[in-house]
Amino acid sequence: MHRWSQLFIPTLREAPTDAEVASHKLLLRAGYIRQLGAGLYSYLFLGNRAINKIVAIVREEMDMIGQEFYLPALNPREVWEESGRWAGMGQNMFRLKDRKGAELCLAMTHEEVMTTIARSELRSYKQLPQIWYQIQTKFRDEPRPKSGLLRVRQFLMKDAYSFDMDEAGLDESYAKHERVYRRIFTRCGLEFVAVEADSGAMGGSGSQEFMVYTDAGEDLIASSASGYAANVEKATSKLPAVEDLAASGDGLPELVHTPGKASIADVTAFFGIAASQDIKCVAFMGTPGLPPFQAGTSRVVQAPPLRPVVAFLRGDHQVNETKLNAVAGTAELRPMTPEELEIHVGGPAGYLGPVGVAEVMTNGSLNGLNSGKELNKIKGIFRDVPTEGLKTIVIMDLGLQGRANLVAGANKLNYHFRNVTPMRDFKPTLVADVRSVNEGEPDPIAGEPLRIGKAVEVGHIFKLGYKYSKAMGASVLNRDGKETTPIMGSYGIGIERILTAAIEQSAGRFAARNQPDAYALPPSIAPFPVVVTVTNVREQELLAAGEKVAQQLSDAGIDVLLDDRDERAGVKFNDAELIGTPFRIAVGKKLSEGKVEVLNRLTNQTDDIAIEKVVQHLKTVVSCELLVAG
RNA sequence: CGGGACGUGGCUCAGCCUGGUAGAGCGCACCCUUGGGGUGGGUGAGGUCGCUAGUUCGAAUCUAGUCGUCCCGACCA
Repeated sequence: MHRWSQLFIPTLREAPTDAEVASHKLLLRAGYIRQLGAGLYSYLFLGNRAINKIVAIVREEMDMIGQEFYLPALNPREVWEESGRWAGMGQNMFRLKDRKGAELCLAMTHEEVMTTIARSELRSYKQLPQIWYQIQTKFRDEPRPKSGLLRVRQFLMKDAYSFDMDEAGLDESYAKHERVYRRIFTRCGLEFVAVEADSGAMGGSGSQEFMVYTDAGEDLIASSASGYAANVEKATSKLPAVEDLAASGDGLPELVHTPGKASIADVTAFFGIAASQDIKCVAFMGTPGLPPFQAGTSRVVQAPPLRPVVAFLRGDHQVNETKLNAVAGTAELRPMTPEELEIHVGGPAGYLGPVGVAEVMTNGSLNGLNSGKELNKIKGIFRDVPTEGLKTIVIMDLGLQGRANLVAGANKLNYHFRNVTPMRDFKPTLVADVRSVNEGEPDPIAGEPLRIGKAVEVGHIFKLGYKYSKAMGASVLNRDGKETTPIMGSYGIGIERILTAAIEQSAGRFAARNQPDAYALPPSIAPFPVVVTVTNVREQELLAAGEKVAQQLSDAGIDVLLDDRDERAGVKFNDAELIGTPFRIAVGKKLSEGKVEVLNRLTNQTDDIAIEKVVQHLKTVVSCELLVAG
């Protein structure tokens, strides 16, 4: 049993101005955390207690499938050099030198260290599979720490790595993690959704993010009643059919004078058509593969030539750069300059279109950006790439497939074409899904309308493949005595994000009931699931009764905080709510009837309970809430 | 890294435009009061006005630089 009068719980009536999101304000006001610097927070008593409870749950569940390690946060350059990430991590990694001048970094994640261990210790297929995990502090030199504990430079992460003999084994390790993750987040009282995620340039065959819907989130996810859920970076939809326009004239592309009609809105108004009858063009210069190494660090890699990437979509659709990067094999896209538009697309902004771009693409004479080697690489990515002089990667979105008689820019100032029909009037390098889904579109499984919302990523499971084991030379002998590279998976959970998400989620619910700046934590992760508030400690009987109740609860294995401070009842009620405790027992007036008041803040229900039945009652409701959360 | 804002007791902020040696509320300490939703009253402590340089007789206030923090964007294994 803890006595509030002896603890350091510095609650604040007002939140510091720097705090913006609800969880940040509340964590500060409740005395959970204090800021030390940008993205650096000290966890005080309550904060640390909540974190420890989360860690305990994560550890308990992870121990069902894996083995916990403790690894150095300080890593020598060499191991990161081997995986290629010393350069690849760019400025996101903290780097330093020791007294001898040797270079080190503060690890952002532990693929390298784990793989080093695997490489030097694993010899035989008999030792596989392995699942190794750790719950440790990670460091990232975030370009922009923000939102309290949501995006920080030093944080706790549970990360796990699996080593398997083959893909079937990896599938199993991955599935184990998925099961355990669901248990973890459920036990932590989160309402979460597992979504398909972009596997990025890392390749890999599968990746799921565990997301919690909240406006404080930085990701957008699309989900529907059918159970479909995906990051918008990856989400698709079944588009309802669009009626094509009737062909005019001879049905072939017809040049139309459209002076000053440079925007979709202008063009559709001019032709009297819907935006879905129009072809939109977005043109980028893309950085191939990994981004060039940033200045300010020890090595500079020559920047590879930029790759022109042009996408055509339906006028009412938005390009999704993540998807575009994935299909174009680029890491980063920036809009083309007017000069670049002229060179790579062949027209001025506002009048760009697909007709004629094919010639640009296959004409080898315009510029020397694509080396032969570069070209081969691109051909490696695509099948059906024109064999000669590839210049511009032209991607047509799936939304244009099978359409006919569209309006599009003519690559000529103040002119558009009508009667443009894809595949007849132009041939893209590739047809792919490169657009973002919109709210309300039918999901790809059952056609239920998609809902798009902001969410926080609390966990990520990822089939890594052979990237690290191969780069770092890990291998074991298989049944036939042949050297085999183990296949890996990596699985992360942001510990603080669980706390943050729980608060955001709850604060959102309270706000919906017109109680701003209020929240209640799930009992499983609350620093104290129960607070016993003695309304007036100067009345000996009240204090004695409060102590007795608290002691009994404590004896029953419930973490209880006795508020024995000589403060006014109102102050203590407010503080109990501020620290997010889900159950409050008020020992006061009703003691004369032998009763205390039990408030369940999750349901907002108050019960007067006979004092001798309090423990039993609490045990019931607490476990009930845990089950409900489950 | 681009754009914006802010740095004045522990917290929230005023004062700055129009230079003249710093204020309020909350919090804190003590006394009285009150005692189921931040009670009322009194007394008091606490600030080299982020830092550095400059202008000036004189700088919280004007100028330049610098550091820090937050927000939007970019970025985010």
